[in-house]
Amino acid sequence: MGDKRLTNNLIQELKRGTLTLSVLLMSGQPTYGYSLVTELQDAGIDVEQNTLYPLLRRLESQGLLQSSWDMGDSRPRKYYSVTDIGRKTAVLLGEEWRRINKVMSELMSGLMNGEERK
Amino acid sequence: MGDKRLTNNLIQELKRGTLTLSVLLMSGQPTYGYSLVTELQDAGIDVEQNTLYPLLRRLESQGLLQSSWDMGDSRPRKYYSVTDIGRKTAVLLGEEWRRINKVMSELMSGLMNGEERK
DNA sequence: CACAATACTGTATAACATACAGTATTGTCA
DNA sequence: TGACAATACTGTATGTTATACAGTATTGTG
Repeated sequence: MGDKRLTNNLIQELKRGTLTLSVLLMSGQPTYGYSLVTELQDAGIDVEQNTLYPLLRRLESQGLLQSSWDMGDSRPRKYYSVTDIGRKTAVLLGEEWRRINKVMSELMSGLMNGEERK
Repeated sequence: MGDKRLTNNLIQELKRGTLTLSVLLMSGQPTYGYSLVTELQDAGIDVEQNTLYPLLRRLESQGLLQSSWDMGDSRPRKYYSVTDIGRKTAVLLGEEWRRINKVMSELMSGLMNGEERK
């Protein structure tokens, strides 16, 4: 595996669950896929349609999101919004993220500063 | 899929790459698998042998770790230590982690406080 | 001596990101 | 008006990786 490919895979693994959490958080208000790509981009999260749409569908099948077609504007859009379970899950994931972040920060500041191993 | 199972999967995805980074950081000094399980546990990262050993082997096959058998003590141990590439990769992953964390923190503080959508 | 602790190997499975390949319709501009 | 871009979505296949499962062997302890 080439270096760049390996590095990309490792980075992807590092941020793997953050997209799910981001989407759940952003779906607190109804939103549609194409718009979500833009908002995520604005937030610093690069995601492509071919990743986002299967994710939306998966989260819906898992009961965390619900969808409805809106035919109002010039073109139809499928709006997604978070379910109660999805909202609760987002809160829980947020707490878990903070916990992980705390652990990693301590680990990184301890070891990258050359701290002694016990 | 049961709720608990789904939640566990989501959490696991959230922390998926952090184990790799943790192991790379802790392998700055030679360490063996069984001891690593303990140290990770102490650091707040629960991992089982059946997860860690395949990870160590994979990282070695990818050139990020190297290993050597030590027959010195009462029982043989396979020590792993980070390669140059592995060290560089850990630095890079650490920076990426900080970037991801920044993005997620802003996103979470913005949205979980009920901030308006643009 | 039986069992726990120490230390590791190997294979299969589940889950998910994303690559790939589309589809359809509206909007823009020459 | 027609070609192309933008908008918006569906569907399938592939690659990667955590971890479940099932061991193995040896030392240490009561």
